[in-house]
Amino acid sequence: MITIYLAEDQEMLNSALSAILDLETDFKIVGSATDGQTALQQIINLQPEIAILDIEMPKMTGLEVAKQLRIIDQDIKLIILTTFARKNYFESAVSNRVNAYLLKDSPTDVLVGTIHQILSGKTIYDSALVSTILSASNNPLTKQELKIMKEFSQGKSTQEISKTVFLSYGTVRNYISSILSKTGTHSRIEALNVAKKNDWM
Amino acid sequence: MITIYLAEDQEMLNSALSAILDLETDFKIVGSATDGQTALQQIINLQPEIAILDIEMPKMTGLEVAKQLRIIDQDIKLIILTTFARKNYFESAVSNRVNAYLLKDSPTDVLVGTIHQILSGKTIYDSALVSTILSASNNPLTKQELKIMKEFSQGKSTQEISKTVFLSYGTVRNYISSILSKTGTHSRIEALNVAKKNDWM
DNA sequence: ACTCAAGAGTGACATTTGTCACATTGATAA
DNA sequence: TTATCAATGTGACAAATGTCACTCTTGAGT
Repeated sequence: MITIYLAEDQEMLNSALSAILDLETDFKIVGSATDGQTALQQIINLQPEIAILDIEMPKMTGLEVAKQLRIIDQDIKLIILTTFARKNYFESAVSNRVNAYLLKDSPTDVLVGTIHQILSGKTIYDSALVSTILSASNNPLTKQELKIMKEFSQGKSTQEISKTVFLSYGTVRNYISSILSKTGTHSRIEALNVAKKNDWM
Repeated sequence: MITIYLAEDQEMLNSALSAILDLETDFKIVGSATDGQTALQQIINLQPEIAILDIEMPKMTGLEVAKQLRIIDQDIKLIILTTFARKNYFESAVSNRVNAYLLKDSPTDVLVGTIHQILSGKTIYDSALVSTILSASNNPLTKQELKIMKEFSQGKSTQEISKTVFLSYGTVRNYISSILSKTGTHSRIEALNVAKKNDWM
């Protein structure tokens, strides 16, 4: 019997998946949670063979849970199950050595198939995800530029930004000018839109 | 046997729910789709007693599907099933006389229960939703202000906005000034953040 | 050793933005 | 029947923003 733990904050999907997986003759759902913290604790206690983790959950993301679990348990099989084909998420997942990264845009039988596959040692990345990642344009913004962009995305003025990042007023303006030129825009709002579209934030 | 159609664009939830509902002895899933257009056509053809509609779907939203269905069929029971407790969505749903509005933050047995309840003539609104709606602050922005806000949310300059909405440069600036004062902010980006937080867009 | 990018800065300039005061019109609520 | 509000507009002012040109330092790569 393959023991599985499910961490998914959307109740409807959580309860539906629990039921579906439990119907499989060789699967046993040993527990489920709707937030990351509870999930982490219970997985440590229950020691399932497989943990299915959503990324965006309250209290702790699935990626953080994965990271913590990998520290104390090298063998547990981890499946990230998320809506988002985001480069950042995927990179973090890979560096935490998850065994599979699936999108919720796949039907349940793909999930069932994946569970069997990773048990035989394979690593599965959703193909739709991989093509999205490959076609994603690379972030041309430097660390500082990104930092400053995050500041003005909150609506801060140049003055306020210069204070919170400890840079001169002029320097901040130069960075913003550079951001605008790299995004091919002429205003902060446009730049933010471009950054969001390309997942640079 | 109660015939049910399911329109839900997230494959994982779609397939999981189809399976779960079909397990109920008195339910029969007669079809499902992952976009609104297909859903509308098939519902018209298949004439199920109940249609479960997600809101955010490709091609046509669940709310639009509901509207079209109500025009040609007064009797079909409609259930809106969505992630979002948004006032706009809810108001639109009510005006299209849906029989239930559920959040995906409820477990599957609530959905099953709801189906039975609406068949006996009841109308069900998720309680979490209702309290969210009641506590939602009312949009203080006028139509014009909203229109102009949508323009500058795309990053347009005052000049560009004045051209696309056929208003003088000065008038647009007055509207923006008024938006800033109503949102209690001093910049467009801040105003946008406030509007997003309060669901005024 | 040389080049290049990132980081930090100054100064100057033209525009854009945000703010105010004020005015007219039409609809609507008290 | 007044107010009040939305919609529209002008003019003027101060501050913020975006752009350029230039400088300097440091670290990484060729």
